[in-house]
Amino acid sequence: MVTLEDVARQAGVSLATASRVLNGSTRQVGAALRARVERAADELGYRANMAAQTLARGASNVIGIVVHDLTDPYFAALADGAMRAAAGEGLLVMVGTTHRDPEQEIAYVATLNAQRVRAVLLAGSRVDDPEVTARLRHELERYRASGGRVACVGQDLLGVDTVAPANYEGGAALARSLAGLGHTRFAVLAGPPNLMTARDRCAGFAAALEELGLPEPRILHGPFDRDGGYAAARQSRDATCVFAVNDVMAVGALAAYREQGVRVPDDVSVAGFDDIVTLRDHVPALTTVRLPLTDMGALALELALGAGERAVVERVAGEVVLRESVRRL
Amino acid sequence: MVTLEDVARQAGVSLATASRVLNGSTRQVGAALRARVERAADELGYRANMAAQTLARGASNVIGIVVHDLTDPYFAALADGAMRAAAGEGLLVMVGTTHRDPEQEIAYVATLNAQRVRAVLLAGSRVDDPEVTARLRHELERYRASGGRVACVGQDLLGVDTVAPANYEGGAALARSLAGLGHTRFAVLAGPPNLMTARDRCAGFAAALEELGLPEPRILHGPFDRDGGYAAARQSRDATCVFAVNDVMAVGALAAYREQGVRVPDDVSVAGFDDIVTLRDHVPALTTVRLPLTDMGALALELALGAGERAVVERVAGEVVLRESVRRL
DNA sequence: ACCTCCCCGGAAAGCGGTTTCCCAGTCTGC
DNA sequence: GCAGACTGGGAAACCGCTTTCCGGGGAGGT
Repeated sequence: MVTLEDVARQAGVSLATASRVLNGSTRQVGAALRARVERAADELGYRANMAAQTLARGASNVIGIVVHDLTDPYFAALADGAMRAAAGEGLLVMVGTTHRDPEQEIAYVATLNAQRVRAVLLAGSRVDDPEVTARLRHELERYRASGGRVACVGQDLLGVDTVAPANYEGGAALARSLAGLGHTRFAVLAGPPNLMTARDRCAGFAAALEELGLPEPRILHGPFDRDGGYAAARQSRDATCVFAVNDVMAVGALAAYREQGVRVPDDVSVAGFDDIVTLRDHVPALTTVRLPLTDMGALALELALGAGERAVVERVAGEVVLRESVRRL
Repeated sequence: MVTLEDVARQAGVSLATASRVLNGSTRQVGAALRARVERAADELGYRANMAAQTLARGASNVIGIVVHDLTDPYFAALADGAMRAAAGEGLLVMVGTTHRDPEQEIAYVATLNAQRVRAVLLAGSRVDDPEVTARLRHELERYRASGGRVACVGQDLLGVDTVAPANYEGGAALARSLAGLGHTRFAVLAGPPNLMTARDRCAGFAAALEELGLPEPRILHGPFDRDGGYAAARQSRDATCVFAVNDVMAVGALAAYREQGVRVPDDVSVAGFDDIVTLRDHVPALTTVRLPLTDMGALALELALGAGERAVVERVAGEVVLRESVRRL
């Protein structure tokens, strides 16, 4: 393994000079020596040892991002946005997947702390469990105490920079749009009762309906994924319009209806939330609330890296997108 | 920032003892001291500095994985598999996305080398450009010379452990299945002419047709993504059956046909390759060649970490899955 | 000419761990 | 009762790089 010392020796200069030439510094180095060092480095195939650099500089050029599941296009889009932003800043990205296990999330924060990453991005809503949240918060504090920056998207952690999708407002806007098409009997495939994101979307939806004087929607709980939507859809029978609190669930619901011979949108209208790009060719095209996921990921990184006197909460609005999965009554 | 020295001082022991207690060692430490150290570490909130550890140990617990695009479910699945396997080994993962830029790929290898990651996984086929390939290979050699391990999946790099999907055979098997349904006039949405994966799938397909004495398929080149499939599909008019060399392209093709009022499978049959999970609810359900992507990702990690005397090529068979997007003629 | 200032090069002190080596004390076996 | 093996503890030498500090020499000012 070639070290800086090897390069310095080969070039006949000191370690300091070699370091200044190869790894940047405020100090100048004369053209002659500079050339000698560069040639030596090239000949030897020198690559700086980042571990040593990180140690010496006291700061790494790595950020961490923690998501539930990379194969979920929602998180993939978020991660992609954050990674593009990171690449723009010359940062490397360590990705951790928790598979929705809060313990894993805490463990990752600890690990990323140990790695002394510059920032940690936490993506994805979490379960509303005070004990677990407290432990996560404690771990984050520990990390921040040692100079780490944190931001989260779609989380619900006080005191942390946050990119907050307007879940409640999005749900409400969607409800108004659907009511505007003449729907009155609604069901909500509401996901897990204690998942904040799901709860907010559902609550906004219900509140808007109430405001319009419409009957309460039927709330059907279940998992937050495709199969959860699939299962919940089977119990939605009397509704003319079904709101799945995310697109992936909506796709599950569509599959369930298809199997049952229930036509969408003729027999029932279906709407989702997120506007997942991978699903844009789904048939029927899904009505949903568009979230700029890639931008949100990038924004989260910005927030984390930003000055950040006190915790900033950046609200991101969703936009209702009406497509063929709903019809006018 | 709490260091090991702080812990040692607080516990009233030497650095060596503290290290042995907290960060593992072959040596034993007496129960009394051990307890003191652990308590001190806990009170102080000590987290080992991985940069220092990596430097001292000369080996990191990080692997790198380089993909083209995380939002492409193909790569997401591969990455997910690799990350699960990595988590099982207690390894962290740095992910890099190249967005199909070979220069980026080379740059990432260099960066990951600098990070002294334990292994690098290269995912995704590359363009057949000798000059660029040579440079990548050179960078990989440099990395391996310093003890790094490399594996790739779906690549075409000699001398590197490889997880190789049976693209040619899969294409051929698919052709035989489709021919068995009575199709004779084929088109192939073949992707870029110099992309190895695309070429192999296409070649296998064409070869099988020739073997069966069927007319040559019409080869339509274009980008390897959804829009490439969409565009190419518009030129496939006389075929009764269209093979898109990956699922994402097939979805693009389906979208194009839908817009044109061409019914699938009544007017034209469509098949893809990969069997992307996110698309399983697509309508019509896509006939394809299933690849066990998650397992392939995990396998790649195993190969990279494995003993690896000489380069192993692990062939992974695809399985034809007939679904409603094709019909019997 | 003389002094100051600036510029560039090198020596060396860290950064936070791991691990080798040495040492004192305790167990064994005879 | 004593040599020899073993045990657990600590001092200190690294790991590879950054950066402070110091010094020598040339340029510029008076």
